[in-house]
Amino acid sequence: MLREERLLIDNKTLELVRSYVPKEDALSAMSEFFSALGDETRLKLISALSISEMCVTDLSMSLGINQTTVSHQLRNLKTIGAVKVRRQGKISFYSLRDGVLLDIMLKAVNFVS
Amino acid sequence: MLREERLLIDNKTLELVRSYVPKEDALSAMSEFFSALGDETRLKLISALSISEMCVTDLSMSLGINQTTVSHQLRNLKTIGAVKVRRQGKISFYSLRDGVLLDIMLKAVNFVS
DNA sequence: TGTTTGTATTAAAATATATTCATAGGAGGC
DNA sequence: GCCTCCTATGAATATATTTTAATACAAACA
Repeated sequence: MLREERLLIDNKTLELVRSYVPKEDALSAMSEFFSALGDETRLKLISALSISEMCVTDLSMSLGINQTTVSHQLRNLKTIGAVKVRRQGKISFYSLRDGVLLDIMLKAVNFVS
Repeated sequence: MLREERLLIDNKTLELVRSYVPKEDALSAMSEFFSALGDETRLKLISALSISEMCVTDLSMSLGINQTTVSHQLRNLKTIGAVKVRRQGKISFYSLRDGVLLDIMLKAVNFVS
């Protein structure tokens, strides 16, 4: 245990804090998720994909982002389950996997503005 | 304009994408916001502060995080407006500035699990 | 006044991240 | 088969971030 005598908060609060703070697994999943949203390029990609499924080249050209960068960042978004891919011949069509993302982005917009 | 003949998406979609993707200001505010949540230490701090207002030392001891680190990260959280400080003598009491943060974290938890 | 306590700041080191170039690989068209 | 187009990968560079130790500063208190 801790030298709790030093703390200003009482033991009950301390217990609450300790039990409420997410465990390592949840923590790392959450921070990975938020980190994925914490990048302008990826936010652009998500915004674009919220309009329509799109292929890598279209994303690259319409957003003015280097194709390689788009490819790298789509992979990151795929890793956290934000987007999914549908391959058709040589073309990869990416789309959002879940509308909750937009929800969250909207809340963020409200928060920051 | 762009060599739109090359794109798979139609012009209407292209326009939509271009108008829907947030402008630089909003984009940087959002990515700054999400980046702030994209770190385990800061997520711990937010979680703890959702229970109760707390001072730096209590946060440091109850969470087992170096005092200097806590101080640095609280400053980051303050920068994005996630927390506020109330100074009383030599003690700084930090608290969450807005419940929306918890909302967003909850949605994130649902998303990643 | 001198000491202790709580917090913030600075500088340094370690680590992580984003972007780009070069290029590879696969699918289609000729 | 060869060439072109679309996408993905790897390596390198540039940049940012996190953490720590050292220390400064300010308040409380003996």
